[in-house]
Amino acid sequence: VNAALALLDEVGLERFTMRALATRLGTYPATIYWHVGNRGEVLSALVEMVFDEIELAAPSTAWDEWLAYLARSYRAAMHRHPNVASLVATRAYARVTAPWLTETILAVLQRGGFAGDDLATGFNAFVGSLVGWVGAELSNIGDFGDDWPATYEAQVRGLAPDEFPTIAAHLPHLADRVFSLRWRSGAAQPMDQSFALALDMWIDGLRRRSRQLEG
Amino acid sequence: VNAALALLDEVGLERFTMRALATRLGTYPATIYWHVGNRGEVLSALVEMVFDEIELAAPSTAWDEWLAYLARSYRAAMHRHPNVASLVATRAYARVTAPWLTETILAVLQRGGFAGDDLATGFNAFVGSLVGWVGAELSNIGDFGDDWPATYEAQVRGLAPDEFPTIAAHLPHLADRVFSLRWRSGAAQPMDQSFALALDMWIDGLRRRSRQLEG
DNA sequence: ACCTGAACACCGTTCAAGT
DNA sequence: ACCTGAACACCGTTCAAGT
Repeated sequence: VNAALALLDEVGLERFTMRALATRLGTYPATIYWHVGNRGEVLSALVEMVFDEIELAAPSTAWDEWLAYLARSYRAAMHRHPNVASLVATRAYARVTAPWLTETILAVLQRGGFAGDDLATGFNAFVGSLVGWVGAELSNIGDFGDDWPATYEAQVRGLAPDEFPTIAAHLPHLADRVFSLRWRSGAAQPMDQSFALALDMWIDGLRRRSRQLEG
Repeated sequence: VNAALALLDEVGLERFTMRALATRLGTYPATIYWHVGNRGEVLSALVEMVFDEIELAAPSTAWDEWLAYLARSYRAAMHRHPNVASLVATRAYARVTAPWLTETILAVLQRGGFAGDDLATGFNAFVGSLVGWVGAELSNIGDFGDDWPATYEAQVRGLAPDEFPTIAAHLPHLADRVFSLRWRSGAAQPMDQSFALALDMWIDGLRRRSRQLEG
């Protein structure tokens, strides 16, 4: 699994190959199949390993701060393994992954007053935003050849100012900095400020809901 | 491109094949390459086509309501084409995609008082949450064989109550309903309530930030 | 200009055969 | 029990040859 994670970090999901993993381990593809099953199982195991890297705040931490801390360390772990982020965001796993983490998040939300359907709803709103946002930030860029960044940049800078006035007026703030106008992934160009705002939105939203539930 | 979208809707990204597309069109793979370039170009064109389906609110609509409307119609379009959602969320495109939509969202945020770096930050926080969340909701489930849902369900229901007390206590609200404890994708089991809460969190967060910027 | 047919260099996965 | 080697049924992409 260590070798698999190292391979994924180096070559990306598209070139993460059972054959490449086998040669890296000095064996043959069929050997991996004998030991772990198929490609999906390998990826699941690797995701679980990265989840183990996520640092958690002390259990005594206030529930909202605990969740904010989790979000930041989740993002940090994914920035260490950018190719894992989109895997978590958009693929299901062969097995139930990191149930202890799910359990802990749910327990913390419960401390915030969430229960029953509200617990499920709060969990989904928060976890989906976090996992989805980070997956989008670190989405794979540039399986399109070496000159792709340059041509993309040219397209962005070539957007006609009369057709796209707001883009044109704010171009220095937007080019390579916002979704759909950037040519580098969040691994190369982290969206720190945007994440800070997004996280603030999520946590404050949970706080408001918590007050509604308790009041 | 119509044929490509139909194929993706039917078979999913993994089995979306240039060869399958060619036979569906009654030609040969090389013909597609001659006309449109490579697989990435086809997928980009198809994403742009789905973006055209997104219904927008009237320009006179209040900026926050306009964004809420956009979020709901974005999600509706993705639910019509579930396999496109994760494509948008975690893959870059060959070309700049739907710049008119980016332009319009930025212009609306500007009406809310966002400018300069705050414009970029607000855009990323909102768009990343929306696109990421929907991508996670509709993430591919079940490339693991036909009996995968049943085994996954068994694993979820088999989580030991002493180790996972919160999960056990709320199982009816959680099983097949929350991220990482579900065995059906959002296409089969929409997370409507969770989306409503998440959207409320995002929009209210933008509103608060807007007041800070204007005050 | 556009299509056909074949080929290249790969994949995931399986399986008989070995030790 | 575990590994080797070969095979099956595919891929994306390219390219010479046709019309």
